[in-house]
Amino acid sequence: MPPSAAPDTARRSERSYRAIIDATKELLDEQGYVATSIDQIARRAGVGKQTIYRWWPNKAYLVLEAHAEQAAERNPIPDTGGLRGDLRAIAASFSHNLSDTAVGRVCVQLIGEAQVDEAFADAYREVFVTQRRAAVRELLERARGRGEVRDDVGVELALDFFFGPIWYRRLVRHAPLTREFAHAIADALAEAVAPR
Amino acid sequence: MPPSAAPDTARRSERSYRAIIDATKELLDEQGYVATSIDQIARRAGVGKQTIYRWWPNKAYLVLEAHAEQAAERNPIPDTGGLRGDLRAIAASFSHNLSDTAVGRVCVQLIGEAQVDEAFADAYREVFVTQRRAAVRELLERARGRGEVRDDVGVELALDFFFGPIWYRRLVRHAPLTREFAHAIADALAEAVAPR
Amino acid sequence: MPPSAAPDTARRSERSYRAIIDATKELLDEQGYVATSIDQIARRAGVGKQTIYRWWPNKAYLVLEAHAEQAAERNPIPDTGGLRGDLRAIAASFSHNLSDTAVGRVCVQLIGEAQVDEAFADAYREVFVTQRRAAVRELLERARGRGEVRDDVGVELALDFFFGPIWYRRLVRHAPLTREFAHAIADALAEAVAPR
Amino acid sequence: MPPSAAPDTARRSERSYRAIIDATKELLDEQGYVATSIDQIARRAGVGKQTIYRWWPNKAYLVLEAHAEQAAERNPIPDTGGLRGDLRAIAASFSHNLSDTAVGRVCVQLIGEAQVDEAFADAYREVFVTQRRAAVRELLERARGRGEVRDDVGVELALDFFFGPIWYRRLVRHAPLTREFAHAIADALAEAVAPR
DNA sequence: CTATAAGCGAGACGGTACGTCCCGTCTTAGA
DNA sequence: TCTAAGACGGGACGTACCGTCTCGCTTATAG
Repeated sequence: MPPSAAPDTARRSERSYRAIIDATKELLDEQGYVATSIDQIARRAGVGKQTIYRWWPNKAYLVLEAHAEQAAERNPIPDTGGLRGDLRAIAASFSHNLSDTAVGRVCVQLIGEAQVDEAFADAYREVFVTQRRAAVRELLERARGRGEVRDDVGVELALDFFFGPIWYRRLVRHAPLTREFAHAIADALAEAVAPR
Repeated sequence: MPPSAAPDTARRSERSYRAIIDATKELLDEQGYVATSIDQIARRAGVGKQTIYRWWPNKAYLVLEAHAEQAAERNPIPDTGGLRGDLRAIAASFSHNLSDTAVGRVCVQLIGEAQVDEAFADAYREVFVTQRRAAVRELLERARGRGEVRDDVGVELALDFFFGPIWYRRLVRHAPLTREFAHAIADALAEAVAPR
Repeated sequence: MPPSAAPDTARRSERSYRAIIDATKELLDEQGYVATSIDQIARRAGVGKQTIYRWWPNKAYLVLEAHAEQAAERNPIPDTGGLRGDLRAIAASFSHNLSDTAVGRVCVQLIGEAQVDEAFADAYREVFVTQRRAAVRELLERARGRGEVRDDVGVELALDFFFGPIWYRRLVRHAPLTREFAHAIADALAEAVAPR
Repeated sequence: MPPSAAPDTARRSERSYRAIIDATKELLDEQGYVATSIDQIARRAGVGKQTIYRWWPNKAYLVLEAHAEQAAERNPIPDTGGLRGDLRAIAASFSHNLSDTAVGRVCVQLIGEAQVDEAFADAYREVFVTQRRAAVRELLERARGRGEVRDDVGVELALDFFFGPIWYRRLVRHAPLTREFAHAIADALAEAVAPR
């Protein structure tokens, strides 16, 4: 993720950068997003506040970047031989990440900021949304090649059908985000796109 | 919605209550959730801050309650004669509400707080989720009576498929939440639950 | 002390009155003047706040009245036969009361209010100053009758010389208010007013 | 006066410091101690509240420091050639300061706080008591050198006799603090310490 | 012997000030 | 020249009291 609008990133002190990122992750782990302040991060990192504000516009961007690499850690696109299996695998892994990892916690805690800051929303999508959609898109295209997806199926719509329910359960928490649920989503989608 | 955890609501001054709720809605409309402070609300309402804190634990609860009645304003459950039409109607109305009304704006601005305060999440669901789900659930059951829904279809899962993509688009904003999209969701769901 | 400007004292509930006075003294003893609030007193006394405000204009007046009777508890005017002894006795008793009793503590804690509220200052003097001065005045007049006081001595000035240093030490606390100090004051005054 | 208990005073903004001190004096002059709030001072000074709380623990300390320099403005020790004249001069000047100047008003309005906060009482004495006593002490010693003070006279006791009545009248206000009164105190003390 | 007014408890109310926290910017001393 | 340290202006927060008010209930006189 690009540091928004910042000075020459080459001149940046690697040492401070690491310290900031690490402190951010530690503090988020310990006390969550809202309870963590820039002052705390600077103190923990042994860094001046200015050094933080030089590279990130505010806490949200910093937290996002701190977790971006883990979030991006490319979960390999599965290849089980069939669409249903592939979707099951990726649905399960995605909902696990969203529910049970630090990255997932950060993802939902940042959703509020994304409602309020349009530029941040872009960066947020880049980290948490775009890549995952691309993976599933690829997977669907591959399946279409194998004749498992009807020609008249809109892929973007299919992606919304795939990710929507998972995000919905995670954010609204009206019901638990289980592996069974992930599989059910995958199964339903595979069937819905299949040729009759 | 019950006033969370508060003293005897019978002794509450109706006059102040109305003034607070109204001021809250006005200010949210004028400047959005984050820019609105409890001090401002109190001043606008001509009320002591303590009177607000007596009845609501914080801004989020107050804002939620201020919009609860509009949110609850029961959109009549449509009856077009067929499941597809019913779903289309309700999907369109729901995504319109979420996208283009003050209540919808509040709904997404409060989602962040719901990630952080479990009790608030409960209240939030009560206002923005439960009733809508109930409406669609009823609609699906009715359709099942007419033979438009297969017996093996899980209704809760169907509800997640219906609402998930709409919330997803609204919160993540990777694509616009159009009437066409709403109809596409409705159509896809109607078809997916239909007997083969 | 008259309750300033208040309704018919005859209709006052003796029970509540006692409870208020007692609660006031207890709380002052436990936590001092500033930390004690009218709300606390009302709660402790099992009394409505209005009942307090009906009879006293504010905390200072209430506290003053609560301690007035002890303050007034007429320390008998000593009669040792000589002026020096009489002054010693009264100086010692006065500085002891001021330093080491609950009434003394209240007396100094109320001095601030007396700087700010003129009417209160009057009441304050009535309780803590006037009677004591009268006692010493009487004592000096008696001594004058015995020829122990020169005719040209101004009695009011003598009283200021007598009480001034004691109040001064108590309020400024640059040095402890000991019995020796009290005696030294008495001795010096006795000598200063004595015929040459 | 040391800034009580505060961070490195060297890093303090001289500009803000002056603005705070000046605003404090202005507001005290305009509306008195109790009516003046920290918020007002901060606003008038164009300063954040935190900047005040960083350097002073509360209003009392700030007000004290704001007036410390005037209070300390060394009134030159008079030298009229005789003890009586010197004491008259200093008594008159002191009681004038206490009665008729802004510093005097502050002095009595802070006396309440000094009854309640021991550390503050120390600072208070430093500003309002210690120097004045030192001046009169010096004056008495000088007079002793000239043979105007008996050897067996305790100087500290004499100081209490000198200042006590003046403070007493000022704080209790049972009688006005006139120049005549000041002179009478001076005369009486001069005579009392004189050799027989 | 009622009725009617007062006092009463409880506590909500409009208001003010408090002292803390955090934001994002600015200043400074030293490496 | 950059950086840690942290002071700065600003402003929201949530709490504590103030003194007034409203509400039913109790009580004690006055008709």
